[in-house]
Amino acid sequence: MIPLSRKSPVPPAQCNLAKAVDLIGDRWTLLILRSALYGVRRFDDFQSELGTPRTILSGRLKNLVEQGLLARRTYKSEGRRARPEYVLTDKGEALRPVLIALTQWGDHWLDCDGQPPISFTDMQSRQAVHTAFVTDDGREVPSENLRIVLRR
Amino acid sequence: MIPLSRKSPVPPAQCNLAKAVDLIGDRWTLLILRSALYGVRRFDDFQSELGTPRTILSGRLKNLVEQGLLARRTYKSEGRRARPEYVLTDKGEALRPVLIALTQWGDHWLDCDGQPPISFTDMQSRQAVHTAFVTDDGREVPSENLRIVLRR
DNA sequence: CAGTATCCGGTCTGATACTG
DNA sequence: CAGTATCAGACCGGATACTG
Repeated sequence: MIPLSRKSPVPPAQCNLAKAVDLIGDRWTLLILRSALYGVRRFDDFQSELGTPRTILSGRLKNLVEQGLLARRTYKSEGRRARPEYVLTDKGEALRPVLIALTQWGDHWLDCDGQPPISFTDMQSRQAVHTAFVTDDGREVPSENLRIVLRR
Repeated sequence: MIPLSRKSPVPPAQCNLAKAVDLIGDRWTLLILRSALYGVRRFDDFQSELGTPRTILSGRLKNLVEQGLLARRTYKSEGRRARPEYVLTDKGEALRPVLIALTQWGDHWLDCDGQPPISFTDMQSRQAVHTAFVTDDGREVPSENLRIVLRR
C-alpha cells in the first residue's frame, strides 16, 4: 500500500495536472474530445451524438479552440456550401492516450458484467493493446516500481 | 489526420468513458485522487494541501468512498487518538496510469517554458518512464497504429 | 446547418461558524 | 482533527426561440 504522507511531493498548484483539470475537467469537454478523436468534426454531429445543449457546446468548442486543442477551419466540398469544422491539433491529439487509458479503466472497473464495448489492437500484429509504463528502451515497468523524481 | 466521421463507433452513452467522467470529471475529485496516490490519507491533509472548502471535500470523499475508489478506515497509532483515513482501493489505484498520463500531457503541452516539475523513473534501472500502449508481449505501439475493435 | 440570445432553476462554490 | 450547518453568489445545464 502507498505509504502515509502528509503532503504531496509537488504542491498541487505547481502540478500541471491541476491545469489540465481546469481545461478538460468538466462533464462535456472530455466527451467532445472523445468524439473528435473518432473523427467527428461538425457542430451538429457533436450535438446530436452527445445531446449537449447548443449553447453549452458552442462555449466548449470556443474554449477548446482558445486553448489550442481544436482548430476551427472552414471546409468546402465542391457544389456544397462552406462549413466550419473543428479538428484536433497536435496538442489535442496528444490526449489520446489519456482518453484510452480512462476508457479502459472504465471498461474494467465500471462495467464488470459484460464485455467491454470496445477494445484496441495493434494494426500490424492485431494483438490486443493496453496502457502501461515503459522505459525509453521499451521495457514495461509495473506501477509499484515507479519512483518519483523531482526537479530542483 | 483523423478521417471525417459523422458518428463515433460507440455511442457515448454506451462508452464507459462517459461513466468515468461522471465519476471523476470535476474540479476537485481528480486532485483528491492525485494526493491520495502520493500517500495523503487524512481529511485535514487533503484540505490544507488542496485548499478545498471543507464542505466540498467532505462530499467528494463520501462520494469516492461510495464509488469504491477510496476506503474509509480507522487508524490508531499507540498513545494517540483513533483517526479516520482514506486509502485508495485497487479500483482507485488503477487510475494511476491515467493520472500520470494526464500529468505528463500537462507537463509537455501546458508548461512549455520550464522543465516539468516531476518525472518518473523505474526504481530498478533508474531510467525515465512514460506511458505508452503495449501489446501483451510487451511491444510498444504508436497511437496512430491503434485500431478499434468493436464487440458485437 | 451553425450558431447566438434569453431565461430559469439547480448545483457547485466558498466563507463563516459550530460540534464531537 | 474531522467533520456538519448554513447561506449568498456564481456558474452551469437545459429549454425555447431566433438568425445567417
